[in-house]
Amino acid sequence: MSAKKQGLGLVESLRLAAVARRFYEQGASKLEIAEEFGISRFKVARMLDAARESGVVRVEFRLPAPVDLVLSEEIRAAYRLDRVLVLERAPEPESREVARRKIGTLAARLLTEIVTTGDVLGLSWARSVNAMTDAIESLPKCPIVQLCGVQAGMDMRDRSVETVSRVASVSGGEPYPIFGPLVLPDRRTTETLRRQPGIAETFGQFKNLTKAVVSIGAWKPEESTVYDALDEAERSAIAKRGAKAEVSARLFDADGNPMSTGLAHHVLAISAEDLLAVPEVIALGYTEPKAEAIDAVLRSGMVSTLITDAAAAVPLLKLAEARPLP
Amino acid sequence: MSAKKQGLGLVESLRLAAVARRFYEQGASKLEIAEEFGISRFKVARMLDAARESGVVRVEFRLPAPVDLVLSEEIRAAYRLDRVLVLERAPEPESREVARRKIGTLAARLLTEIVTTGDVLGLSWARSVNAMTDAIESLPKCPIVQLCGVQAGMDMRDRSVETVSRVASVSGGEPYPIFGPLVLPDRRTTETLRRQPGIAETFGQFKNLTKAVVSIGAWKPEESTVYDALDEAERSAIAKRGAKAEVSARLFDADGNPMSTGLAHHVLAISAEDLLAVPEVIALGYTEPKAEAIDAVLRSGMVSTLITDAAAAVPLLKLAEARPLP
DNA sequence: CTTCTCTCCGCTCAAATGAGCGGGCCGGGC
DNA sequence: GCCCGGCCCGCTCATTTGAGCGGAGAGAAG
Repeated sequence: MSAKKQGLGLVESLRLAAVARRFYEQGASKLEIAEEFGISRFKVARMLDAARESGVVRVEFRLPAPVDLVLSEEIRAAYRLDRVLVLERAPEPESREVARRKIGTLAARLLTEIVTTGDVLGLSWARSVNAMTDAIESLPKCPIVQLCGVQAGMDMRDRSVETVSRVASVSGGEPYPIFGPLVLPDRRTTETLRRQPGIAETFGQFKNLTKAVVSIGAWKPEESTVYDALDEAERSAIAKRGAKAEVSARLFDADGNPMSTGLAHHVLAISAEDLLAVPEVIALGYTEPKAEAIDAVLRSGMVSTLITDAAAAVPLLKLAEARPLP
Repeated sequence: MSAKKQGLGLVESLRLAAVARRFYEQGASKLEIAEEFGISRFKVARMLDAARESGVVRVEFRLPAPVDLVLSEEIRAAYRLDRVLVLERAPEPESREVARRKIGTLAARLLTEIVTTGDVLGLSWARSVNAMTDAIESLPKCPIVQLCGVQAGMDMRDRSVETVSRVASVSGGEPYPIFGPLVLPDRRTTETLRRQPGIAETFGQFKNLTKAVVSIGAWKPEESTVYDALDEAERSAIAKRGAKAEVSARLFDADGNPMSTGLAHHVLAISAEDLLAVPEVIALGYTEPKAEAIDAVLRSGMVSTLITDAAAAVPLLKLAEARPLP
């Protein structure tokens, strides 16, 4: 195929462009164009093909956000999701914080658009979700439910603990916060806390959730707040059982099956079951090391919308191709 | 119409883009897309319209030369020419010399493409035509015929007098030069020169011409080499008779009618009649002051291809609209 | 609560279109 | 010279598509 731009020559390019403009910009029918130019309609069709193949006409997509359309569509199709937003690869390598802010902004825009009055919105407590809440500028009035406790010691410079209240104040809806740690030392403490008035009320909302925003963690150091919060013994025990991903302190294996481990009993968080029942789950997961975890979570069928970056999307697609969904 | 890019929102834009990509890039039929997305084919059609109207998809034309497609097409249609090449307006205002070089380059590329062995190519002697010859890098073998004498005193820094020989040497064809001035003092001298062996031979080729490149001059100071070469009395006499344009020392009135004036008898140049009989005449005329002259020449029906610049094209279009061709 | 209007949707039918086919033209090899 | 293969063209027929229409649903006005 030597049909590069110049392969056609100036004269022919002009002719193609004239026809293409008539067709694409002015919406003329091929028959009409054929009559005007005194050629057959078949010739017009061939010219239009040639124009596109040779690059004389280009179709360009201009999204109102820096989203990689091709990757997004491929992942959406591969995992049969409702929506996928892949953040375009930045021209320069960028820090994790910058990437997180971009992902957060993208998620915030999406959320602002799809949430309506009547929704009950759940927010997982995670860095990327917090980045999203920072970027939310408006939101229809609806209850905001915290899906899991707060991981102390993470980075508390921002007002992360108040995330839910902040979003609720933007929205004008009722906040359901969880003032308590995500990971607790033992089952008893956990049970006790769950019965605390405020916390119990929040847990009571889990069945009503219509939308939720969660973050996907990989079962690796630095890639999951829960992983980082556990001691070495429990981390590796869980890893040995094949945990690949963590969402709101709930674990998934490589096939996306929810796992029941001891961890389940000493965290303050929505259950995997409740999470799976939420009609619209927006999952945030980005950077290359998370690809495997994202793959796992997508296979669970829990996620309806994925927001990721190109760095994660490329290996993710390979994983999807390697093990296509049945 | 408030349907600007953002008027649609991110979610809808993504959806439109996904459909549009499937249609424009992958060439899927609307029916097929409709089935995939679970919508009606009418919806797909409406979405594609919306995508184009909202600017989510843009069609872009990439010509292998800096040609303004819209102006070119409009002028082509208005004057019913075969081809029009309007040089794009430069981002910065540029000198006449730079513009001339660009026009020349454009003309050279066109000529290289459309000339074939078997053609007999005529070249008028003019600054822009010389600029073209400078830019010609290759040309099929064909006779090169000089259409008019050389205007001494113009700018002779380059090897303009040898233009025809140079082109002929690139082409490998026979040169038919005119070694003689364009404007002569009287009829007798002119007749004598025309009978000179070399010149007579060249004049003999005029009937065989299949293609010619000429420059359009306006009957104003600095806008025509012939105008500049005459004395004030003759200039104004001709102007009073309504001359608007000059091509190869032949004059045209505002309606494009060839004029017979005394000038005709003391120039060494192809006759208007012979020029009108050439099947393909490429006319070069640029800069705003020439618009009226270009209009006049195009009305003569002599020109098949016009090469101009945006500065001339815009007022030219106004002239075409003011007096549409019958 | 009713009614009106506006918008969105998908239907019908006629027109536009694409896939595939065979004929004619051109250049190269025998 | 003559044949052959490749290429470009425009035909037929089945499929796709667009224009215009009427119905359904939402929201506003009465």
